[in-house]
Amino acid sequence: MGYMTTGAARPLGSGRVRSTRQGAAVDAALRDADGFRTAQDLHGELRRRGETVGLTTVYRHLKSLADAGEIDVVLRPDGESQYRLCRPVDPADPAAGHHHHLVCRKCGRAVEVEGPEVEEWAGRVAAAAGYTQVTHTLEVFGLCPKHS
Amino acid sequence: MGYMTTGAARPLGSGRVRSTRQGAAVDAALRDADGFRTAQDLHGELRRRGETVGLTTVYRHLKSLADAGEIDVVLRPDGESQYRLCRPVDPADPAAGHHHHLVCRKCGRAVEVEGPEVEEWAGRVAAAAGYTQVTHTLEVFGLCPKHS
DNA sequence: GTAGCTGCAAACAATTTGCACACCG
DNA sequence: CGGTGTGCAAATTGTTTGCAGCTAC
Repeated sequence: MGYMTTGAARPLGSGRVRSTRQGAAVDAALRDADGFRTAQDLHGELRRRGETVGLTTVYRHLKSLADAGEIDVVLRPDGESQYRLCRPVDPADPAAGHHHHLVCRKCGRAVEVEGPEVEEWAGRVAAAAGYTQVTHTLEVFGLCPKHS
Repeated sequence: MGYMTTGAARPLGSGRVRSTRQGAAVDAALRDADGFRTAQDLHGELRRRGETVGLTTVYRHLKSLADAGEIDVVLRPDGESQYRLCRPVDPADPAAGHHHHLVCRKCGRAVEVEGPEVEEWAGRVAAAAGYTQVTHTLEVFGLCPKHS
């Protein structure tokens, strides 16, 4: 079975088998968003644009994009998930690596932040307590300059 | 070594007006738990003990205990909340203050961890990006020595 | 043509709330 | 008694799933 994957702008949805209007719409909404958005936000935005895409479909695309590692997911303190495109995979900068986010509570605008010292700290305290298979969640929230 | 707990314990529920069997049962379940537990866990444990306490009531007590700062709440990556009694206020180390948790994914056993460097890091990156009113969520998950 | 994709409704799971009744003080 | 506490059922919210019809390839 030959596969395709068009040759133009870096396509999202590497896990997708077919290309559909709805998938493209979700991609577009994610691209246009200047920060993290909830599934419902994206769905609302699409409706606003006149795109008819079911909420279910939005969730399904987000799920597969997340599984494919093409979007970042941040769990807000209230338990709701927000999504944002990962930074484009640049051939010159392949291994994107582990990072966290500084997210605006008002508009979702986010800055990717890295904290080697934090990763190290987490590993250290875990090791000191004898814990293994360690993972961590770390998100920073605040008000961006425009909303301060 | 020594397990003391269930004997003479500091009274919980500083916000409560009345003392009831259900409130005491929730307190007891929290005291006996050796780690973080979800509301449903606690409710199940109470039933197992033969205590009839409504799930609603468990939630209500957890809510008020959390508001009173008597229990810590950790949001798991799947969005469910887990609760655990705060460590007893140590007279020798009063200002317990801000801390995070290293939680076992299997049994909920947790170690309180502090990371001044992490707090500092968060403040630094936020300031660098011009973000204000900064807060952060940080939890470390792993397998405790008994479950590794 | 057919498997994947879509969308509506229904299912789900965690948590909250309305309301009548119970019972602590 | 009086009002807080309780509990059941129903409502909420975010997200997932069943399934029949649609459509990209």
